[in-house]
Amino acid sequence: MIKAKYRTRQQDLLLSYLRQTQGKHFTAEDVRAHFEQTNAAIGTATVYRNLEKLVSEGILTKYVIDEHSAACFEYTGERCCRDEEKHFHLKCEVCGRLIHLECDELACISMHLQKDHGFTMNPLRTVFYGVCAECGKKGENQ
Amino acid sequence: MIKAKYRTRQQDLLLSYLRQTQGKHFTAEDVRAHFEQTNAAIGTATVYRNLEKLVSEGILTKYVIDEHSAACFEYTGERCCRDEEKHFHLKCEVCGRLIHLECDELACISMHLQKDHGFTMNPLRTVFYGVCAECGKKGENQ
DNA sequence: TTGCGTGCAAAGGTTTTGCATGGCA
DNA sequence: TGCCATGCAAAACCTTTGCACGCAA
Repeated sequence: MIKAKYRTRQQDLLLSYLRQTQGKHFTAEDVRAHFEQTNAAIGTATVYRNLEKLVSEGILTKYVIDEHSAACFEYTGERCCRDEEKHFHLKCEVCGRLIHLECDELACISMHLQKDHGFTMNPLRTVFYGVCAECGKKGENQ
Repeated sequence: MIKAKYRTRQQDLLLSYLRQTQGKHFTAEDVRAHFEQTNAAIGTATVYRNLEKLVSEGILTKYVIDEHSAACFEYTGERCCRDEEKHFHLKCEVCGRLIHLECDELACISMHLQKDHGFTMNPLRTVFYGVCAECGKKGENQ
């Protein structure tokens, strides 16, 4: 989109694979490993370079969950604007799950931050940390 | 608190220094460098081990801002519970600043997440990404 | 033919780990 | 004295970079 002088086999493979992952998150290593299994392996550096490019084009979104694990990406390119505003991520500090959440009410947060604090929130990148429902229950029982 | 069989010079030095940082954030390297300047240097591994221990004891809070930079810590041990619930962090994606924010209204987020989604949010660790007021203005002018 | 994109290997930075030593109780 | 905590150096980990080659246009 921004600039892609040459279109390559790897770029096409990546994009068509990433489209299929819609709604799921993945790491650079996940992607690399996927193509290694196929007989169309893509080099590590190429995977990183292309993922980063797609992020800057707005096709992927990148999350940094915690520093002990690799960065997470998610295909968000073809999602419409309204959806973006109510799409959030919750990260459970106990079981480690990254939970997707669609919630209108949470969208008011961005409005509040904008109005009262002049801060334009990026819901795509923001991650709420805490304890998920399941782990919360387990904790009570113990 | 959890377990500290032996109390060492390094532990005391660290804790008394960290108490002074209240309200500011710092990296493991910041801490190590500080003591290197002093004539009471503390080994890198020891700094990391103790910071991690203090995090698990709830005295420090650890933020992962982005994967290209080191993890940030903040001394939050002696803050009272009410304050914790309305203390948030905003990270500007443009200028990179990490902004501290005390806001009652934002606290309702945790309640909403708890009630409607069973998710117990940890405000101390949650970071809102977006564009700060200043960078927002600059962006408009361009 | 031109020069961008790729792939390999090496480097980069942060954090962790193994192991011998030091020091608290 | 017993054994945890420390410190050094090396390793681990994810990611980026240098450079030569391949391939799109």
